[in-house]
Amino acid sequence: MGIIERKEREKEERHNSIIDAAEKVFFSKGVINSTMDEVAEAAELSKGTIYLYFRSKDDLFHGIIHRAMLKLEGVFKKVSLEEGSGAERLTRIGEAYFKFSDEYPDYFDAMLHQEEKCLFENGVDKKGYFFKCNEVGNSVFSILANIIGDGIKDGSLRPDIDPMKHAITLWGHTTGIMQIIKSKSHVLERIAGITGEELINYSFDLIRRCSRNVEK
Amino acid sequence: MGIIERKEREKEERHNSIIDAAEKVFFSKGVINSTMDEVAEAAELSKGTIYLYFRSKDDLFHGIIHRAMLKLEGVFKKVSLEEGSGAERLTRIGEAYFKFSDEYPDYFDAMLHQEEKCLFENGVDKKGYFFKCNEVGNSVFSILANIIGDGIKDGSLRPDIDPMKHAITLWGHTTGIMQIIKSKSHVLERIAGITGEELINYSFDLIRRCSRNVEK
DNA sequence: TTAAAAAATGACTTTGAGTCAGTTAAATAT
DNA sequence: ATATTTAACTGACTCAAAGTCATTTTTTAA
Repeated sequence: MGIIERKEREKEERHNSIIDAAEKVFFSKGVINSTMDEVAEAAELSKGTIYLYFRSKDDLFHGIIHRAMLKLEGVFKKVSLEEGSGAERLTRIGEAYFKFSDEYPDYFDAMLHQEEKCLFENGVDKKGYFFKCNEVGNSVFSILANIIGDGIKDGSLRPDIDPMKHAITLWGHTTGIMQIIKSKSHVLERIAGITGEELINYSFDLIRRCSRNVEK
Repeated sequence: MGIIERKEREKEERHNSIIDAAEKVFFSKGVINSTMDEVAEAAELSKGTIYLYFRSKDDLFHGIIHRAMLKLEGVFKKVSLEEGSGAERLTRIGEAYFKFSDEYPDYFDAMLHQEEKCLFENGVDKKGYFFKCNEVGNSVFSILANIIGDGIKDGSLRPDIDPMKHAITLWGHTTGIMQIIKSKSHVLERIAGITGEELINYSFDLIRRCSRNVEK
């Protein structure tokens, strides 16, 4: 009997439809300004039911972050399988990341939030979607590290690079500059006359410069 | 009559003593898990009085962030006046930033929070301490940009660098990697066997590599 | 057709940010 | 010195929203 399987599937679908609803609400008014009642209404369910599927508002938000990370992971996987040297693919990954931040700004914002998690909240729930997000995060690091490893082998990247350290560091650098652009680009544009796009390009150029192999 | 001046001074002192109390409470239990009543009790004042001095819990927290930024600004100013080439001082600024994150982890965490502000909260109050924080932030950027400018002049940094862009980018990169270390170092250490210190050194090395002038 | 299990509900509890009418203390005027 | 005005402070109160749970509805198994 496929009843159990069907139930499993329906449960999954319910999870997804609740996350759909949460995206609509959270992205339109901001997480802080949204209530679980509003999510429930958007999902055409009662609040109690939402709490049957998600342990907290934060868990629900991490459901969104998890989606975002899966999407990004997919993009990265795709690029990692393309043609080209390690260095080339690394650059393309960076561009894809920026494109992602441009095409899915809400997902990108949500992911930035994840980066900063667990600093201020004692006792963030280690189960649920928070944990799942970490798993995807590690997978993303691995994809990057593999490309970097390829680049070292094919000679397009410096041979003395540590792939995993490099992956983590580049991720940190890139996310850091994007975060500044997100939160301060209007100020920077006004005060220093520098646009977000210029900064990203500048940053990517620096990263390329410190990664490439300068053959003698 | 110095009454007005004295009152002004007392107001300032009250602000500070409330921030003192807030630091104790917020840093011990986390901002989210702390209540304004607890801050009031620690400050030996009523809650109503706290709200005479700060417009919201968030504003109070930004009072702490503001302190943190002033402290860091002081460190940076000091280093910027030291002996040495631009490149040398830039490295020392990075080291000082890392030292700061190590010596004042709570202040550092608070500042990271500031970086991420205004992404999720529609209608963050542009007045109050939030605004003051931005001012100090701009000042920090200027200090960096000046050192970089010096480095270009003295030939220790590449001549084709744009000081302000470089300052913002380095700040982003450094903050980004530190953020990862903060939030994920235990995971990374377990999974990949990489310590926070190693990552920071790796990151600084990359930054030096892409900034220095390679004279022919 | 009935009993048992699963899913869903929404009124209720609880917590904590922010307010405000009233009180106390300090400065100024008489 | 005393009265009056102004400033500083108080804490009981309001209100919004997260999270709960006894009850109801729906689905599955007997």
